[in-house]
Amino acid sequence: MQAEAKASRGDTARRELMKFAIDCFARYGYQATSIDRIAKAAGVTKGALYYHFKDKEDLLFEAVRNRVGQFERVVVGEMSSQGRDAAESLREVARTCIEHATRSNHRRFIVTLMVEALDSNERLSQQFRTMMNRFRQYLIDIIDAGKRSGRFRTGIDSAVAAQVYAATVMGAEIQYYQDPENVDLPRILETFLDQFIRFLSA
Amino acid sequence: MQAEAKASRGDTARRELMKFAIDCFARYGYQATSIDRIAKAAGVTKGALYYHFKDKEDLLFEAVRNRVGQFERVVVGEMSSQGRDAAESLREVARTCIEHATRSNHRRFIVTLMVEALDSNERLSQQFRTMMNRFRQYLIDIIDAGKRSGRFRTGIDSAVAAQVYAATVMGAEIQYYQDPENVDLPRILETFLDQFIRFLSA
Amino acid sequence: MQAEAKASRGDTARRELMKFAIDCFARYGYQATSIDRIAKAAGVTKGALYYHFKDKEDLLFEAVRNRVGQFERVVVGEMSSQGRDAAESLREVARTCIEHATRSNHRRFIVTLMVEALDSNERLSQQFRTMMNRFRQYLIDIIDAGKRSGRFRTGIDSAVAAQVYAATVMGAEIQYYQDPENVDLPRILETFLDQFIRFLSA
Amino acid sequence: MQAEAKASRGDTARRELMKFAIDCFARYGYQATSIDRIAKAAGVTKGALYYHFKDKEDLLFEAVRNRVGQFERVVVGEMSSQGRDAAESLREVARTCIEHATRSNHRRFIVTLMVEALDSNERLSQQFRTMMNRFRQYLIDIIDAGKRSGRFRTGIDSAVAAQVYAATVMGAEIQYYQDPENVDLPRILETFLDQFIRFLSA
DNA sequence: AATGAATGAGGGTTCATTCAT
DNA sequence: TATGAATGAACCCTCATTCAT
Repeated sequence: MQAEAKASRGDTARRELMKFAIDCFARYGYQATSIDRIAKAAGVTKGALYYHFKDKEDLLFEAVRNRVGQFERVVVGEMSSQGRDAAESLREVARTCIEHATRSNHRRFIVTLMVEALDSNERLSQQFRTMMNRFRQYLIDIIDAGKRSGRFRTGIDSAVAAQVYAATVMGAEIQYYQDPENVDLPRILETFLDQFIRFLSA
Repeated sequence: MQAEAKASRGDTARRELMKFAIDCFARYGYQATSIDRIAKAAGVTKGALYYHFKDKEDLLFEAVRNRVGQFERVVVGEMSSQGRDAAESLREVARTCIEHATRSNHRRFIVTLMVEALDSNERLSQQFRTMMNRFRQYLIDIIDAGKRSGRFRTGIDSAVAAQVYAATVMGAEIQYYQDPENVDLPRILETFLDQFIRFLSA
Repeated sequence: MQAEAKASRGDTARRELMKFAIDCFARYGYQATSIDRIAKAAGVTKGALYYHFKDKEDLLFEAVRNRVGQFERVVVGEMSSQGRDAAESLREVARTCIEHATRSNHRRFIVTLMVEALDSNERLSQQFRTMMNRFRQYLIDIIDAGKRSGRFRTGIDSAVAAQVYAATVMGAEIQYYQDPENVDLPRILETFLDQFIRFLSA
Repeated sequence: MQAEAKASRGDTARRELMKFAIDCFARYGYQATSIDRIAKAAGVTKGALYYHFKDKEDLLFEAVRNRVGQFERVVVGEMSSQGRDAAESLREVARTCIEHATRSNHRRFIVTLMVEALDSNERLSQQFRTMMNRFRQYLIDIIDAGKRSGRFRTGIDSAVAAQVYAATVMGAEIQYYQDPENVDLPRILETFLDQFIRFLSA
């Protein structure tokens, strides 16, 4: 409650600016987004951005933290609230990804910047590596739970399975970003999950 | 013969420069690669690059054409020479991707630039869209051949299956580029193919 | 009043920069004037110029507009205020040209850039064409008024006469710019006007 | 005769190159004409130009010398051959200027570069100053001859008259280069000469 | 809390010039 | 006699960043 009350006008403006920054980063990437572009999108001058953020990198980092955190909270939140079985959980995660890839720009922001950061920004890249590890661990946990519950067979390496899952989701998204009219993201992932769960089962 | 032998110093230098350009683009992306960086990597001055290429974009486009073309020729070449069955063909394509992702920088170059181009360079983006379409069509053809031969069942949409395949390969590669020490690319794709082929089969 | 007074530091600096730009352009022409040369003359960095002007061409165009406008306002202003006879008006215009050719760099700026623009910059060239037309029309009006008042004879084509006048003024200026110590601009134009007016008169 | 025979292929090529250089310089001026532009116009490579000329300035100087020399030879040649009276001589010079301004690019080349050189190239500017002096001296000689023959009155400063003449010719040309469709160069100069000669005469 | 003005480093590009062949 | 390849300086321009107000 305190925390909420403390969200003074300053914080509001800050969050507002970050929203515009994220929009730009998600669409054009880090390098192709100039401070001025963000400022113009937000209807302020560059100085305003420098009042709220130390520099461009700082703005990016905060944006990444914000988006990644939000995404992860949603994923975990939607899971923990129900006592679903493992297969259903895997489907639920995919649905969340689809949601965040099509209705918001959360996922696009993450995937785009992750690729751009690969060898260009070690610190950011590290952040993304950690994020991917958490994501895969999250999947491993689900799969392991499925194994324990007898839903999934045990002869499969959960870590590798998680990587396959993460791979397909990410690759499907990129195809979708590239050609949204001809790439049916939900259908790709649905098909994938059918085969993935069939593979894990029995 | 003369003509081939005459690919004299000029052409050699040009090809050499492009190799360095591709290395840089593959690692850092287009924007983060300055002309000067390429020149220094190649041990020449910027002027030399401008002697051989009209401008930075031209260099990029030639590089993309070169790399994409080479990759496609290899994929098609390795296939057509044998009368393999569909499942084996799918495995072979994956092996080629792995090869080009780990031993050369062909695939990384393609994937990195494809993501960067998404909303930054319409013309390049179009080029990549076309390339992806060709790749998926190639997969569709294999799958359809499998169906006709009775190897694969018919109740599956080949186009969607091709998208799943392309997705997993691309997503697996990105994870590998991000963390090559902890991501075992061959194993991911091997596992994926097991489940994919099992799924396509009766 | 406020509005006028508020032409604050920004506007002042802008005007100041343009003054230096005009000086350089007048002396060296457009191509031979680098942005850096202007910046150094003004004691600022190139960035300052780019803050105030979009690019070098923009700077040039504003400068031309400014100088041409100012010159024309002066010419028209000095005329309209008096009910002089036509001959005296023609002398007055010449005096103004001399003034602006020797005491300021207005005329030199115009003449230099006009010649440079001939085939190099279509848009600028058009601007100068229009300016010359306005100048000649202005002369035509004076001559026609002289005809109406009986001061000048009617057997002469005013348009051609105006072109002769414009030619001599411009050519005399160029000789003066080329060799100011040996070319006595006022005396050339004085002599010309004697003969020109004698010619126009009965 | 020897001289003609000695004009080996080398000299021919050299002259050929210079012709193209002059075309470019006349049209675009010195700065806007790159060595490459001339080379391309002549259908050779830049190296060929550097084989025949020391550098770009040298090329320009030779071109100027060539053009100025040719123009002066023509002017003098057409004069000396006849025992015309002074007035007719003045008209004849103007006709030659018109010829070289409309049918060849001799005059345009000279006038354009003269203005461009004003403060940009001291050595070239000196050359043009000398050329203008020779031209004016030539006119002075004609006028003085007219005085001696009683054709012209003596109360006029020949030097100033020559400057007026040179001014009008040059200024008329510039107007013509700027707007060849609406500026009737012959008519301007004809009108000017009528008044000029009337003025010089009793 | 934000603006306007300015800086300075770096990037893409052009171009005169050189030189081995 | 001329070419092809390359250099290096200079140029235009962008952009992250700073700072007085």
